[in-house]
Amino acid sequence: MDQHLSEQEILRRDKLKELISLGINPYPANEFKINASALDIKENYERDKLNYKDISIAGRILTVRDMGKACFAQIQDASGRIQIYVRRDDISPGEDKSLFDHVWKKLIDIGDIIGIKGFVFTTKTGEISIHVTQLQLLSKSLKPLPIVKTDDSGQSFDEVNDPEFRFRQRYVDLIINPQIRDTFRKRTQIIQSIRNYLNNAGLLEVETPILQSIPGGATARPFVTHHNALNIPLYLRIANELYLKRLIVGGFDGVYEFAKDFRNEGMDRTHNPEFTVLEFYVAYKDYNWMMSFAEQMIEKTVIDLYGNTEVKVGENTIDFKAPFKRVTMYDAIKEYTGIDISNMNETELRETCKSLNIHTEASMGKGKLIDEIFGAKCEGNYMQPTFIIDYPIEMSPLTKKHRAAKGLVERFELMINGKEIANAYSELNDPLDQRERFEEQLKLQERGDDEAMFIDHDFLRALEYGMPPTAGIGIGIDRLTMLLTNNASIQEVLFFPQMRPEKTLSEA
RNA sequence: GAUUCCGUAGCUCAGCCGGUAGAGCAUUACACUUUUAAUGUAAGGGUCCUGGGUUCGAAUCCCAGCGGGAUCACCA
Repeated sequence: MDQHLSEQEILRRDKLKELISLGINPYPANEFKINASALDIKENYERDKLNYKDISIAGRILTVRDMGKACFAQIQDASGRIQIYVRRDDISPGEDKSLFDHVWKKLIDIGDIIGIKGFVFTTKTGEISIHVTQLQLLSKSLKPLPIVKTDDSGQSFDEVNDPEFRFRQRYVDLIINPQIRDTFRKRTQIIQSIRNYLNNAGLLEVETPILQSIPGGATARPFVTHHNALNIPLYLRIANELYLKRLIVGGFDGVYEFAKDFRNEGMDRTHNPEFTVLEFYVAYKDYNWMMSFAEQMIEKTVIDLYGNTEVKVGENTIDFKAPFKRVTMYDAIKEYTGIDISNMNETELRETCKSLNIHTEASMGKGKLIDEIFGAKCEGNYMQPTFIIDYPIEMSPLTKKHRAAKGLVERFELMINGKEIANAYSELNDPLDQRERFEEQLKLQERGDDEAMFIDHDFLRALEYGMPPTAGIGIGIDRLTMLLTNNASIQEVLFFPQMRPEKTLSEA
């Protein structure tokens, strides 16, 4: 590969060669035994000094302050950063000072990973540090690492904040912007809290197909791929709903899956082509039960994360204390427009949209028009967690008809910070009704709606065997994480958000 | 998809009316045995995103493309 190397890269390769010629393996194979972490030392040294007289720790060098016959450096391990003190006569006690003068000072760079042994002490200026007695290079770094410095007041200098750099080279982002690691630890913690909650409630974690011959369970454009041996097209799933409901038919009373779903649609700060959705289904329950269950689960997740129910998101403080407010969609629209649409037909709804300056299309049916009004006038107002309940039937082909109100279904969405976080309903388990709903979708498809659902005949067959009444929900894990970590962009909560391929790299 | 802003050293950024590029950090060399963005002195480092055009001359002006961000539309 013909690489264009910078001055600093050439220099580091030269250093690598010299290390090898000195008999130092820059990438040793041996295990380096560690008995402490940066965080452990900082938290426990002061009250347990005897236990930190002989420690072994490894990490990446981030800064070096050279004082002549001694150096201060900062290393970073998984737990954080700690200062090390390297003195010439301690790591090179004999006549031969080359380990300090040459190897440490000339051949080891910022970005290298080293293992050290030594003892913990507190410097004159009060910083807990490691006095190094032995030092081993564990991995030589060939690329210069951007240096982000922070002063006492917390102000940082040369912070790498170019999103392209950070997302394409997330590994560098994670090294130099340690607060980024925190977001991802929280993401994992959120998922763990939810998993524990669902396990404690007796639900079974399952896995269902990602490659599907009929992409179902949502209205969205799928990615298509091809299976060579079967010679058939396969789709990456847009949802796992229909498979989880098949498992309810099969006799599991509660199932859940943290699912990677894929949608071949636009990308922006709340959409990535692959994303994570938690879906779960519980037999013999309805959407009222699901609201209580979900709000308690989310409240518990927030408490696990922060110790209380309040989270600061942008300018707002959101309180996740259950129970959440419940508002019907008609009441929401009445509240924010003053208009009662509950008895309107399609023409009247279209007129209402016009009077509210909402753009409509001829293809929009009654349900879609209502949804447009809600989206334009109401959605953004719900900062605190609020269940919007009872949706028009046209938008909800997998949802059971409302037990009391005609033209509505038993569905709710959870709105937080003006955005939808969860979508749930009493699942439609009447196979004949479900078949009619699919056929309605087919008509939409024939009218040119490329997002309308396909008819899944096997799913209908499953329903014909009988599915218990079931409550189901889907929760956007990426968006929940964005909320709970106060990030406005989905790219900030995905390690590797989708990017266009880097031309310069592939052609190099 | 539409609009708009941005792309200069490893990183963060200057660069005016068009005259062949600068700073800080990083790097290299020297000094310094408890420093805190360590400091001081000196040095090296550039496909100014790519390709065209205008011009005696383009990082700068114009056009097209590539990449990224933001806003809007659609969606979760």
